[in-house]
Amino acid sequence: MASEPPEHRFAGVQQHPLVAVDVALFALTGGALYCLLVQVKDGSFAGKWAFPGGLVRADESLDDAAERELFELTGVRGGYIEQLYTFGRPERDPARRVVSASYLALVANLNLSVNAGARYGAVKWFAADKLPPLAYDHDQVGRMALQRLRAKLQYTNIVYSLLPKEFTLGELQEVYETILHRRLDRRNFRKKILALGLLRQLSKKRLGTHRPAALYAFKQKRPMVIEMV
Amino acid sequence: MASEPPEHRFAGVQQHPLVAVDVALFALTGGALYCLLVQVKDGSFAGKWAFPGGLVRADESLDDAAERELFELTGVRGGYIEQLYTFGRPERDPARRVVSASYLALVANLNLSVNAGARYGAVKWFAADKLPPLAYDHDQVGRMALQRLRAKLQYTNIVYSLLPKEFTLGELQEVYETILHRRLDRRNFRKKILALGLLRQLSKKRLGTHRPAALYAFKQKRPMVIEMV
DNA sequence: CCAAAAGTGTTGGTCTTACACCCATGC
DNA sequence: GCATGGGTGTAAGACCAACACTTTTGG
Repeated sequence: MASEPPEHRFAGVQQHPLVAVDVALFALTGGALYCLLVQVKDGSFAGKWAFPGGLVRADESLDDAAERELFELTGVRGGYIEQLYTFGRPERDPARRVVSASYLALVANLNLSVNAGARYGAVKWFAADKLPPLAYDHDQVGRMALQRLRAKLQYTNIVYSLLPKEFTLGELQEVYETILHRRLDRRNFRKKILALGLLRQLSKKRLGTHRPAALYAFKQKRPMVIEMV
Repeated sequence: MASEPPEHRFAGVQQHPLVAVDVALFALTGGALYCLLVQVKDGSFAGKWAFPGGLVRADESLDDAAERELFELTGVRGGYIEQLYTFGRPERDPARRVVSASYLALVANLNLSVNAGARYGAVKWFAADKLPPLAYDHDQVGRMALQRLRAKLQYTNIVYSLLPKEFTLGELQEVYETILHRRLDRRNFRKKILALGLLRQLSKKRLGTHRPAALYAFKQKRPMVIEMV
């Protein structure tokens, strides 16, 4: 057997696909779930909406790239972000082969000062259950992101990333009802959530239109797997 | 604002990472879970064990590449395979930047005629809970694969891919006990599994060393999410 | 005083767990 | 006849789902 060059691991010819990340960012407001989309400027998908994203740079990891893309567009750093799935069909971008790792990101409020900058035609929040047809294979990204979000809401504590520091139990419950598309019994919900011991009751109250509600905060804002609902 | 070239989506300079897939293949025998590793031939990890894998070709998707790699090494096609996670730290392979999508694959029996061919120094099954230190970031791949396998065994029916066409309830239970590292009550297990209605009892019996056991088969060999244990 | 959301326990049903003995076969 | 895994039911406890009235505030 002939000796092999040290590069044999890379021996297969490859028209080096580009490597990109795409970020599906979600936020809640007014009892509805929203998703941030950008308008593609050029190419065969010009004018279509898509998840924001871009190429991974030479010196950064996929995670770094996703966080950077999110930061550049929204100014948000340090929120919840996790890798979702990697898409690599050769024809997913007709212009050039691009393999793209998609990410799921969550923020507590959608009043971000997003600006399209030079890269995108526009940036806009869309109701997550009524996304327009998307560019590339981003319809699939959107479906997977929602599915992952729903699943993880139930068996992890990541809901903390969708809420402000202080919130009422009613607001917490509303997050679940909105995303899971089902009504929860208030008494059972409170019992269950409080029994988990993840919340700390604050002495303050949320003064509002009616009876003041006790405010709570998460003791820990760190992903944990735990049966929430 | 200056007009942009149509390639603006690829404007970030990128020293085109290579795109690869790695496959963590598992199989059961004799009440233990095994995992197929190959020995790296060259480079700074020469001699180390790793999951088999290789570059994605120009005309194939990531899934295709993973299935091809698995087939080339083992002759197995059409078993269970799913994408696990994509690793992309710039320094994960010191020789060259490689972004690698890892896959989890399952086969029913480990008596495969694997041959190292020219690419690998050796190919060998290792007990899944005692893997040697692996090359690249494959330790992490191994941990994630096991974790995913354990999780999916519980909330999907993929156990079908680890069993032959016909099996006894005792063998099915053994699969769960082996992978989940816990003993299950035989009566409760049978009750639960049969109540799910996924199995079809065959008229045949497994004749063996002692009392013959009824043979069962899965009605459907297709991934479904369902609470199994 | 009215509207609106907050807060609070109990009960019945379902699901889960624990547990022990007889059976059919090969040797 | 004995060793080995196959096959079976029941009872107690844990968990989950359903359900209605009172409280507190703002207007």
